[in-house]
Order: sequence, then C-alpha cells, then structure tokens
Amino acid sequence: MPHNADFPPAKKFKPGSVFFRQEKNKPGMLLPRKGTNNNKNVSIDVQRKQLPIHQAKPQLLNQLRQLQNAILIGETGSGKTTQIPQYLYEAGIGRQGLIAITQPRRVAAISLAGRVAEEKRTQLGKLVGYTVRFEDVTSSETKLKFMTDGMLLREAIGDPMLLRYTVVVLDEAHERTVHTDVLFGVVKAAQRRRRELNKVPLKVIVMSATMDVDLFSEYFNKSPVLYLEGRQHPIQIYYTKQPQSDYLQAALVSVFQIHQEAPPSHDILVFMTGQEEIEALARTCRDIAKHLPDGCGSMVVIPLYASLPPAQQLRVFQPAAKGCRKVILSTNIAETSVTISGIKYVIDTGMVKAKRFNPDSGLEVLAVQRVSKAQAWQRAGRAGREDSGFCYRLYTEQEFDSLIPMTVPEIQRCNLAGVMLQLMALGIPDVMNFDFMSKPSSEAIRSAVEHLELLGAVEKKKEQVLLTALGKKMASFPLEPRYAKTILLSPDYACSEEILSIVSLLSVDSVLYNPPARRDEVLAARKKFTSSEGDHVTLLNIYRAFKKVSGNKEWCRENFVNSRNMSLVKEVQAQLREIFLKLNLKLESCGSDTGRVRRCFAHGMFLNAAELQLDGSYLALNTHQPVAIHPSSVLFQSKPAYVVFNELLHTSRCYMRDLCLVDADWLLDAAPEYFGRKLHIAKS
DNA sequence: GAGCACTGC
Repeated sequence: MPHNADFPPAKKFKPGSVFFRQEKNKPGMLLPRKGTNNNKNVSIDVQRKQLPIHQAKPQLLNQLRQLQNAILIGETGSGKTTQIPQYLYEAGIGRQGLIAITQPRRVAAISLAGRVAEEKRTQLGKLVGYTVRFEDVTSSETKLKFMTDGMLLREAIGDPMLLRYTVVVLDEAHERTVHTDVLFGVVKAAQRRRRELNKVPLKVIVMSATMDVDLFSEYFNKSPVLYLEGRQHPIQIYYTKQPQSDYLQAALVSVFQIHQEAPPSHDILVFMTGQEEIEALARTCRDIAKHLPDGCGSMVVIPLYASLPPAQQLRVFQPAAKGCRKVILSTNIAETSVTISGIKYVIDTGMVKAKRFNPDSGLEVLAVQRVSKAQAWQRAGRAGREDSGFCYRLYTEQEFDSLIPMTVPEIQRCNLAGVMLQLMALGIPDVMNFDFMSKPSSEAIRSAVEHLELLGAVEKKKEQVLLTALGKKMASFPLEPRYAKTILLSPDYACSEEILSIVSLLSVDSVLYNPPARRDEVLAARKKFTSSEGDHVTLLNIYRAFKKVSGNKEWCRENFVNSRNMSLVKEVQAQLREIFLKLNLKLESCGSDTGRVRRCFAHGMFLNAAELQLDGSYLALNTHQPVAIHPSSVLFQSKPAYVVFNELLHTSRCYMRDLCLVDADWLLDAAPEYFGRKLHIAKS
C-alpha cells in the first residue's frame, strides 16, 4: 500500500485528469438500451409483458417445441430464467414430466422459484418448487422445479436417465461450474439412452449470458443458438494509457479521481482479490477521505467478501446518506453472487484470486492471477444494471486483448476423484473416456482413478475401471471420497458417532472464529478444548461442548465459535447419519476412547500422511514433498513422528492443516503394500 | 509463528 502520507494521492489528480483513455469503438460492446421498467406499481402481468423476452415468445416457443437441444443466449435482464420455464409449461411442452431449471447457487434457486410462484399466483411448493441441499420445497403437483445443479446430479445417481424430467434447463452455463460441466455429459447421455430405449425424449436447453457458445452448440450436436436481447444499459469502458505496476495504487487513485468528478449519488464498485488487500485499501481510503479539499463530498467505504459476517455484508445494500458516496471494495463475490443496485462506476483491477490444481502433487494452490475477458465483461456489466455506467479498467487495451477469452473451466482446475466416483456411480461405462465438453488432462483423470483405486473404491480389470461395492457406498455420501471412506471404516473402530461429527466439521467452513485483535482471549478460550491428539479431537471436543449447551449463542460468542457454521455442521451431520443408517451400518460412540477415532482416520486418510524427518522437518509420504505444520494447528509446537492431515495449503511454505496424531503401525495396517516401500522409521 | 477467491452435494 502507498505510504506517502504527506501528499494524499487524490490531490495529484485534478478533475479531467488524463490517467485513462476511452476505448475505441467496439461494435457490440456497448449494449443497446431497451425501454425502462422502473415502475414498481405495475402488476406482475404487465411486468412480465414488459420484459424484452415477451416479444420473442411466439418464435421462441415455435423453436423450442421442435428442437431437442437449444442454446439460449440471454443478456442480463432479458427475463429468460423466470419466463422460459413458464412459457414451456403454458404451451404444454414437456407436460408428461417435470421441467428442471438448474442454478449453480442455492439462493438463486430459492429466490427464482419464489418469483415464478408469485407470477403464477400459486403457493411455493405446489406447481412451482425448489430443491436444494437440506431443503425440498416440492410436492406431487410440482411441474417447474428450480434446483442447484449439484442436486440434479445427486438425483441422477438414482435415475441416470432422469426419467422424471422431460425438460432440463441448464442456466448460467457460462459459469462452467464442475457440477454444470458434469451435468452436460449426464443429460447428453440420458438423451441418447432414452432415444435408444424409445422413452419419452428429454429436451435440453442450455442458457448462457455470454456470447461464447460455440463450444455448447458443438457439444450438443450442433444445436441452434437463439439470441435474446437484454435490458442492459450502455457502459463506457476506459483503459489506462500505461500498464500499471501497482494495481492497488491505481485503484486508489481512480477512486478519488472519480470521487472528485462525479455526482455524489453515483456509487463505485472496485473489484479486488482478497480480504487482506480490501481491508488495507479501505483503511487508506478512509484516511484520505478525511483530508479532502473543500467542496468534495464525503464517502463511505464498505468492504465486501464472503467470510464477512452476514450483518456486515448487508451494509452494501444500505443507501448512503445524502451527499455521501458509497465505495464498495469487493472480491469476485460481487461478480455473480451479490448484486448491488445503484452502481454507476466499476473499477476493475483485472486481477482475481483463483485456485489452480497440480495433478502430480495433488496440490491446490490459491494464486492471484489475471481475469479472463469474459470475467472483465461480467465485472463491467455490474455498472449498467439500472442506467448507463462506466467501467475503469486498470490496464491497457493491449493488456485486455492479451487476456484469455474465457476462464478455464473449474473441471480442469480441480481434483477429479469425487467427479470420477460420481460418474461411475451413475453407471457410465467408460469413465476414462467420458464425453466432457472440456476434457480434463489425462494425467488429472489418471491420478483421480489411481486415488480411488488406493481407497478401494474402484478396481481395474482388463483396462476397465469398475466400481467396487465399497465405492458404491462411498458415492452415496455427499463428501470427498476420502471422507466417505473414513466414515465407512468407522464401524470397525466402534466410533462412527464421532467420525460423522468430525467429518461434518471438516467439510464446512471453519467453525473457529479468530479475530486477530483478540488473539489472547481466543487462545485462552480455546485452551480448554485443546487435545494433544490433534485438531480432529480438538474439534470434536468443541462440538461436544456445543451440543451440551444446545448451541447457545452466548456460549458461541464466549468461546469464539462461529455459530452459523456450527449450525451447518449439525445439518451436515444429520444428513450423513441418515445415509449411514440407510446403509445398515452400526452407529456407536467411542466415548472418551478417542484413540479409536485416530486409528480410523489413519486408516481412511493414509494418502494424506506425513513423517517427521531426522532434521525435524516433515515429508508428505505420497509425494515426498517437504511440508510443515500450519501454525493454526494445536500440534504446531509439538513434533509427532506421524500425522495425517486434512489438506495442504501452499502459501509461503507448504502447510498441512487440520492434523491428527497417528502411529506408524496404523498406517502400515491401512495400506501395507503402499507404505511397505515408503515408511522410514521402524516400529517404535 | 501464518493468513483463507467463490460455489456446491
């Protein structure tokens, strides 16, 4: 961050500064303005008819009736997501079954269902319903079903041809989440299979907000692409004249340049990469805002990122006081998940923090990198939701041109073990050659299958990969395969009650709340739960204490426990327990004998084991790479000979997080062949 | 003695 305190950067930039230049005319980039619809008093029916999509309805229906596959490009505000399902239903298309509309996010599925139910004047859960994890608001009457894409994927395990459905609408396809990408293949296979078996055909409609749909069309047998105009307002794009070496400095300068020139009611949204730099820039902005020249209005700076408590996230929706400008510093949460009205200016640093995956090491790395062109347009679009807007890109037009067109689909950036297991549970005959729209590398696929083989979920027979009985059970849990495996092992150690809780704790965001300013208090409060057996048992102690006080909020505050995440843990635990019992497994508690819990984890998580070396460092046993105990672990000060860990985090070093103390013998027992050649130290 | 973009089953 800039430290030039004697001369606030804002003063360096007079109104009309030449920091930016306007983009050259780019056809198709400045989107046409289409009618206005800000009248909140008009009836729902009138509102529906005012949507841009309404005029296209007859043609659209004509096309959709005939086509088996269609790609639909609809700009923001076209109304496609709420209207298409209704049009189909009203026209009697796909009446023999349900119409599914998938969404990448829960909130979207829930709110869209609510909106459409309102438009149809029915109670939510009747004609129109939704299904997301932990919540199923549908009934036998439901015909239009909004759901998360992950939910449809889960349903497909029990019904690979998706026979309940006659139409599947895959919305927000341009986001290319893992779930959507797997669904592409699943619906395509279901279509073909239904055709072969002379079943009712399955219509698939892929909806995207971006123009890059060649891949979609090609994949779905060259299906036609239909365009829908939106109600996006024109956005003026500016680029910097020179490349910026310090995007944070550039963002700061731009905020104050706009602040000095624009009317105070025009809010600013800045896209940045993470919590730390957002909080730092927020502090700097507030400092500078205190010393602005006369005549310059005030500003309120609001950080926005996912780990912020909900109450603080809501601040972005509160209008600023009259004459005061709202400046929102946000991560990419504001690209899709959070929509803020009143944004006139977007400042795009051009950077994003994103996960990368190395199949060789199995290591995921979170790194700051350039956005894609599609992402840059998505960000710019946030300025034109109610009226025309401006987007200031903190990079040159040449730099923009050199950006990759689309973000690499997540399926090419993640560990595929869970995906491959799910595909096999769906009965896909040849998973190694699954028809992915964007095929992951063969190394990534091979490494995932090898991983599943080591867990005993699959076996290779004559070049064929087959699901084992264990693998089938593993797939029934909504968990990473190694967690599912650990749960399935737990009856052998008579500690399933505890394993179900710990796995639930490990599979949600941290339940530990660590405000840096109250570090000593946190340490003191946590001390009473700390176990020398490691983080797993420590978490278990916290969970047991939480249950003892029935989730008392005051207790959570005193003990620095995130009660929202803890409630989620309870829901996950209940779900896992239900699946566990359905498999007719014996649910027992080990009471205070937590050694059993550690044995079970050693057995289930042996792929994530590390060994203490003579020089005091650690080596991961599967890859032989140097790793270290993360300072947040309760085992940080100690030097156990063997541990299993939950995940590796690559930052300044390669850190193991969430550790469990284990014996070398246990690891050997878990996988004698695998460790026969890897363990150094003889038995103690 | 460190630091976590965002979803989702």
